[in-house]
Parts: sequence; C-alpha cells; structure tokens
Amino acid sequence: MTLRAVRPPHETRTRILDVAEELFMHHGFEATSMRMLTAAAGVNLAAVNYHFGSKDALVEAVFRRRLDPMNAERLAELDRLEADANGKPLAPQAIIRAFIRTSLKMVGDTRAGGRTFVRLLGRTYTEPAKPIRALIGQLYAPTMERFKAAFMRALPHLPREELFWRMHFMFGTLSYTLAATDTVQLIAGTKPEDRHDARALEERLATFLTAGLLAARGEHTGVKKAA
Amino acid sequence: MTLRAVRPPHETRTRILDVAEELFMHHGFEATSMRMLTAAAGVNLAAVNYHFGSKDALVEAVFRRRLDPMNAERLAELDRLEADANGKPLAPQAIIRAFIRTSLKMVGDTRAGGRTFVRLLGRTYTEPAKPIRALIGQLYAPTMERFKAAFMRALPHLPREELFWRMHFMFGTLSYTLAATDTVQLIAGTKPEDRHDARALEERLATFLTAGLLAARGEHTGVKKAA
DNA sequence: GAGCGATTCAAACGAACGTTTGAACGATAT
DNA sequence: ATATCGTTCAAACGTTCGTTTGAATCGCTC
Repeated sequence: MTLRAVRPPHETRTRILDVAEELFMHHGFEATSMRMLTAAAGVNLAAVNYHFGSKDALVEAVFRRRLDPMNAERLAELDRLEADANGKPLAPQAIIRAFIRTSLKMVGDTRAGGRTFVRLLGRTYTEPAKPIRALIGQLYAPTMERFKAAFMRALPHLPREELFWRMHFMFGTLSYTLAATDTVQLIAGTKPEDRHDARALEERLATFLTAGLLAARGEHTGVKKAA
Repeated sequence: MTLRAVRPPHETRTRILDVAEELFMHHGFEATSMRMLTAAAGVNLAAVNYHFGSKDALVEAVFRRRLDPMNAERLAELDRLEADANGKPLAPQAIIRAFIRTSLKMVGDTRAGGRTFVRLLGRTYTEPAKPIRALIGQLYAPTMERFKAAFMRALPHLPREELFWRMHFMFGTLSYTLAATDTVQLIAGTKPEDRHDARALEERLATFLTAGLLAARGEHTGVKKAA
C-alpha cells in the first residue's frame, strides 16, 4: 500500500473556500477580487474558475459548505427536544435556544473559520444582490418551516400574524448580533472579550428573545406615566 | 423682479441624491456604477464628480442629507419627553418609542424617498466597507449617548453591561426590520401591505422591544419543562 | 451684447475587473 | 516509457470601472 491521501485531495479547493470566507467577511463580495483572493490563498488566478466555475458559484459554495450542516444540526436538536417531549408542546425558550445555539457556538469558535462564517452569514440577510438572497432563503426555508411549526404549537393562543412578526424580530436580533460584532460599535460599553463568550451570549440573547416572544400586547405602554 | 428660483438652484444635485438613494438601496454601493446612476438621473456622467467630488463623497452626502435631520428629530422628541417629566426618569417604552418612531415614520412614507433611505440605512450597519461604517458610527454617536443616558436613568437597577447588550439587541431588531422588509422573506406569513403600516409596526416593535429590555434574568428558562 | 463664473457635455484616460486560453506539470495505470 | 487525467500556470481576452479633460453652453451683471 503506497502512501495515499497524504497530500489532501482537495487542498486548493479548501484553501480557496477558507480565504473566500475571510475576505468576503471583511470586504464584501463585490470588493473581493479574484486576484486578491487567489493571491491570499496562494493559488493561481485561474484556480477559482477551474474548481468552482465562476465567482458567483464560489460564493454559493462558501455558503453551502457551512449552512447545510448548520441547518441539519438545528433540526436534529429540535428533533431531540420533540422526542423528549412525548407529543407535548415545547417550552418557547427551549425552541429559541435550539435555534440560536448552533450559531452562537460558532461565534466562540475562534480557531476554525466558523466564527468568520457566522458573521458573514448575519450580514448577508440584508445583502442587496438578488441571487445571494434567493440562495440563502432557499437554504433556510425547510428549517424555518419546522421552527415556525414548533412555535405555533408552543404558543397556540398567540395570533399567527403576531407570531410571524415576532419570529421576524427574533431572527433580526440574532442576525444583527452575529454580523455587527466587531463592526459598528454604536453602543459603547460591551467588553470585547465578552463578545466571544458563546455561553454568556446565549444567556443574554435567550432572555431577551423569550421576553419579546412572550410579550403581552399593550403591556408597559409607558405613555403618560410622568407626573 | 425677475422670476428667480423657478428652476431649483440645485436640481442636478438633488436628482443625483434621490437616484443614488434608490440605486444604493437596490443594488448596493459597489454594484451601482456611475454610468447607471447618471443615466437613471438623466444627468451627465461627469456631474457626480463635479458636484460631489467622488463616488465616496456622494455616498457620504446621501447619508448626511437624511441622517442629520433624523437624529435631530429623535433628540428633540427626547428633549420634549424629559421636559414633561420634570426631572423624573422616563418610562422605558416611551424612550423606545422616541427612538423608533422617527425611522418607522419614514417606512410608511412611500411618496418621499424616506422609505428607501431608511431601508438603506438599516442594511448599512452591517456594511463591510470601513469608511462607511465609520461615518455612520460618527453620525450616530451623540444620539446614542443621549439615549443611553436616558435608559440608564430609567433602569437604575439593571446592570449597565446588561443594558448595553439589550440596547444592542434592540438596535439590531430595528435595523433588521427596516432593512429586511421586502428583501429576505424567511418567515412567510406577514402580509405585504402590513409591512408599510408604520403605526401598526410601531406597536409591534414597541411591545417586543420593551419586553426584551425589561426581561428578568432567568425567567422562562423553559428547560426541562417536558414530562 | 460683451464678459464671466457656473454648469453641462462628449470623449477619452489608465486601471482593475472576471474569465478564457493553451501549454506545462505531476502522478497513476498500462 | 508512454499515454492519460486532473491540476497548475503565465499570459492575454474584452469589458467595465471611477475619474479627468477641454470645449460648449447657460444665466447673469455691467
């Protein structure tokens, strides 16, 4: 038996994906040129077109590589929760945690590129380019439907339309938190090292989101409290 | 007295700003070329460089035109609330509404370009380009400090670090809601016409954000509720 | 109506973009 | 060793980018 697979079979491919993730995160898709990308990866300029076909196809590959396993993990966790519940509806916060934990786990993971990716992902929900948004929407659709169903079972008395909006808000909070870390620091005060602590961040986010999701309408209206 | 100012003195400037707002929103900054911009505005290709100096300066002008009055309006509303309160701390939701109302008012405003701008603004918080982020941060800083102070007075018992995070979350929810409307529609179900109703959106957001801001730590932990 | 500053215009600038090409290379199987 | 297949390489392709140029045009004052 000769020494096979000592040199990784897809080393160039992988290196391109890693560098693309990093550069897309820091400069965006358009501002990242093939020349700076291939130079940073230490591969030939033509390598991207050879391995992926085009720059757009590379963008898609960058997302698929991580998003497919991420969604699978989320759904697996939801499956586990529902199996344990024996047909009973789940606690809302348990559903929330199942959703956010996968993302937050990657935030703390400074070694692998997961942290870079999840921040890239957070920003991409507001990406202007249509094909990218369509891709993200398509990759997320099945997961979203499952979580929507879980929330509807957990909160049968919340009007559906209100639930959809609150899911929208929750998703927005998560996305922004992922994307904006280390970028805009509009509210000064949060300690940088804190931002990488996935466990603490999950607690903060779960508390905030659960309260928002379960909010009673008209509560704390707070107008005309003065004097 | 001859007829003066019948032809607006800065018509070209204004038309460029309006079209830029629109195109930046739909295609992003990089993907919007000077040629498509000037063609859509019906002005000469060189007009942007003549009136603004460069494309980057145009981007800055687009933000300054609307963001300065927006922040002034927010601060004025906060001033009014604090004057009415006679030195007493404000109700948290009143502060929240003072902040979000200015943005939401523009969402409903389909006639003027305000709606376009506020969506552009929402997306720009996660913009990769450093100079743009720096500009936004700089334009927002004084407003943010004022609102931070108001929240600290309203919630003296909430640890400051927790408050900063919750402000971060609230800001994220608002940004995402502004930006993602009409873009990614991950959670199906929200009626399109509803998304333009500023009044209803303010109610939904204020309810959600207030609950999140006032959430008790460890509430609704929701783990191990099953069986 | 001549003169003038502000604005518009068509044309061109060099640089950078994504992609393609065809030859060279390396390992494997015949 | 020779042929083969997947991969890498330097070079060039045509296009589009943001910006600049210098002449033409406009509205105004003297």
